[in-house]
Amino acid sequence: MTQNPANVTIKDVARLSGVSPMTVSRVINGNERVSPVTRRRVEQAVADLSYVPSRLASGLSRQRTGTLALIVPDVRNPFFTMIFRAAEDVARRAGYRIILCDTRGDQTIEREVIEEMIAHRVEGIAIAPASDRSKGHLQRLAKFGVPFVLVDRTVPGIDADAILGDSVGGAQQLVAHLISLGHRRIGFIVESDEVSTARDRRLGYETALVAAGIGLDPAIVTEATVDPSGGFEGMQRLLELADPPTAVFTVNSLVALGAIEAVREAGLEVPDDVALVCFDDIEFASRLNPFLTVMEQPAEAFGTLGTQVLLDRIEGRSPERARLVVLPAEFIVRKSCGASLPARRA
Amino acid sequence: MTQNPANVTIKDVARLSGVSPMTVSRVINGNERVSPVTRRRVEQAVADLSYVPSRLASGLSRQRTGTLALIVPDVRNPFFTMIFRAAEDVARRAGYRIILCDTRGDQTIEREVIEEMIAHRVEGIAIAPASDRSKGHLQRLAKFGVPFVLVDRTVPGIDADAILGDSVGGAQQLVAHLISLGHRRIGFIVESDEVSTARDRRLGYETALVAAGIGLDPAIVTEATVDPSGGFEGMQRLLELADPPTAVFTVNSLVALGAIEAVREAGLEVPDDVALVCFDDIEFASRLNPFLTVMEQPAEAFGTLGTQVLLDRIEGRSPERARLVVLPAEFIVRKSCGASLPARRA
DNA sequence: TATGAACGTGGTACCGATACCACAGACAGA
DNA sequence: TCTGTCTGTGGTATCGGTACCACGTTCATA
Repeated sequence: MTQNPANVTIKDVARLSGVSPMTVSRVINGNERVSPVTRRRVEQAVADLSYVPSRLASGLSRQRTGTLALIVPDVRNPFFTMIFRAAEDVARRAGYRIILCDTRGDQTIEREVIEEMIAHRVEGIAIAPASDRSKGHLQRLAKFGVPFVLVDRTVPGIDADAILGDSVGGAQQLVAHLISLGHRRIGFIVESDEVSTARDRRLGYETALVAAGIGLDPAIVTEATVDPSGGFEGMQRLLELADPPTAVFTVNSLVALGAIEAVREAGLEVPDDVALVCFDDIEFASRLNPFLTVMEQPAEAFGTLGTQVLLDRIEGRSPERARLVVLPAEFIVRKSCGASLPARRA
Repeated sequence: MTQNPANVTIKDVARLSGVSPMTVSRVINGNERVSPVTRRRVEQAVADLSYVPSRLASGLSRQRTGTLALIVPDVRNPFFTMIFRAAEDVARRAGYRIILCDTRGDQTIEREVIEEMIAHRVEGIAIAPASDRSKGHLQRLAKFGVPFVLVDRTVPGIDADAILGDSVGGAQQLVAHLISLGHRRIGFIVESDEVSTARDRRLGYETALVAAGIGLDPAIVTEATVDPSGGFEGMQRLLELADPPTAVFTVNSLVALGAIEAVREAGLEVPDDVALVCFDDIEFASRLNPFLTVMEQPAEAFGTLGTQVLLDRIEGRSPERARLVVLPAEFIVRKSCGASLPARRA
C-alpha cells in the first residue's frame, strides 16, 4: 500500500525532488525565480506523489483564505439561487471561492453561520440579512473587520455597500396597475415589517393608493411567512373578511403561489374573483404557465454586482463611503392581474 | 482604536486571563478538566476580546476540519436544492458544516471543484457526478482516501455508497401509463447516455415498450441538455418528424417545461396533441398549475440518507462493502398525460 | 504519616505552508 | 582582477491552534 496522498506534504515533495520546501512552494505558487530545470523536477514530484497543497496550512501562513461567503435566507427561492450562480462566476474569475449558507430566515442560525464564517476567516461576505434584527450580527462582522455587502435588503443603522432592487417604485407600479384596472380595494400580503424589502414594498403600496385617492385599510394588509404556506394562510385571512379585497399584491411570487391555492380552495379563481400581482418571477413556473403578473428583479445582476462590489472593497478599490446600487425591475403583465379582462369600473 | 478582533489569538486570551494557551484551548473545546474559576476567567477574556478561534489553525493542528462537500450539477434544479437543505440539516446536527458546489454539469469545473475540496481537506463528499466521465475524479477521491457517496447517479467502475432513485422502474411505469392510455408511438427526450439516470430511464422506457409489444424506433429518442432549452430543442426535433410521436417522456421536469413550450410554439397543445410525462416534480410550478404527470422522487430523502451514509462511512460505522439505497418514486397523475381524456385506441 | 490517585495546569513539539533574510555562484563593468 | 549586481536556493521563524507528557497539589486510604 502506498501512502495516502492526502497526507503528502510539501516536505515529501521537497525530499523527492531534492530541493527545499521553500523551492517547492515557489513552484506551486508560480513564482518565476526558479530555474526551469528545478521547476520541472518539482512538478514531476508533485505529479508522482499526487500532492495537493493544504489550504489550511497556506491560509494560516499567508493570512488569507481566498474565500467569500454568500448568506441567504432560503436557497429554495430561485431568486437567491440565481444570485449564487452569478456570484460564484465572478468570484471564480477573480480567484476566490464562495461558500453558500442558508439561514432559513432564522436569527439563531444566521448568528451561527456568521460565527462560522468568521472562524473560517472568509475575506468577505455577501448577505441578504434575515431581518433588521440581523443588525447585531452585521455589527459583529464590522467589528471583526470582515468586509460585507448587503444584497437585496438593507438594515437600518448599518452603513455598508448594498445592492438593492427598487422595491418602493416596483410596488408602486404594480399597485398602480391594479388601480388602473379599476380595483380600489387592494389587499397586501407581506412579510414582517422588520425586513427592509417588506417595508419598502408596503411604502410603495401605500403611496400608490394615496396617489389615487384611495384610503388605506389596515384590515386588508396581512403579515405572512415568505413561502407558499404563508401566502395560503394570508389569502385565507383576506377572503374571510366581510369585505374582501378584489385584488391582492403579494410581497413575492412564492407567497403568490400559496395565495392562488387559497383562492382556488375557496372556490374562486384568479384573476376573475381576485386579481394578483407580486414581486419576482419564477422562471420554471412561468415557462409552464405564463400566468403571474410580476415585477421581475434581475437576480443575476444582484449576484454579479454584489460580488464585484465586495471584491472591490476587499481589495481596497472602493471609495471610503458605502456604495449603493439600486437595480430597476421589469414589469411583466400576464394573466393574474386580469389586464385582459374588462376593467371593473371605468 | 482597539485591535481588530479577527487577529486576536489564543495567546492573547491566555495572557489576559493569566493562564496558558493550553488551558484556553481546553475551555474552548469544553474539556472538563478545568477548574470552574479558571473556566470563568477564560470565558470572560474570550468575551472581552471577542475571540473567535481560527478554524484554519485548529483544523491544521487537529487534522480534521469537520467539513463536508455536496457537489451537484445544477443548483437551480429544485431537486438538488432540496437535497442540499436536507443534507445541511443532518450535517449540522452531527457537528459538521457542508459546502455546496455547482459544477454546471461541466467536467472541467467538476475536476476543479474536487481538487478544491481536497485542498480544503473536507472529510467527505456527497456528489451527483456530472457523467460517467467523472470516473477519474472519483478515483482521485478514492486515492486520497476521501470518503464519498454517490447521490442520484452511479458511475460504472466506481464502487461506493450510493443513494439512487428507481429510474428503471419509474420510467417503466410512466411509459406503461402512456401505453395504457392508448399511445403506441412514444418519444423520449433524454440526456447523454453517459449519465446513469439517463441510461436507466432509457432502459425502463424500452422495457415498457417491449413488454407491450411495441417496436423501438430510435428516430423518436433524442438527446438534449437537461434544462428547458434542451427540452425545447428536443421536442422541436420530434415534431419535425414525418411521423411524430403522440406522447413523449422527458428525462426530467425541467426538460418537460421546454418541451411544452415547443409544442405550443408549433401551434399544438399538451396533452391534446402530445401527451407528456417526466421525472421529478417542480413544487413551485405544480402549485401554480398541477399540470405535469410526474414520477416524483423524494429529494429530501436523498439528502438525508446520503449524508447519513457518508457520516457513517467517515466515522467508521459502515460495513466494508458499499451500501446501496434505492428510493422509490411516487407516481402523480395530472393533466399532461391526458389521462382524463378519452383513450386513443381501446 | 506515607502512598498513590485524581486533578488542574503548563511546556514543548508539531500540524503544513510561507515570509524574510542570507548566501553562494555567475556574470558584467571598471 | 576586483567589485557589485543579479539569480537561484535554503534556513529559520512563524501563522494559531492542539497532542502529549510532565509536574505540583490535594485528598482519601492504608
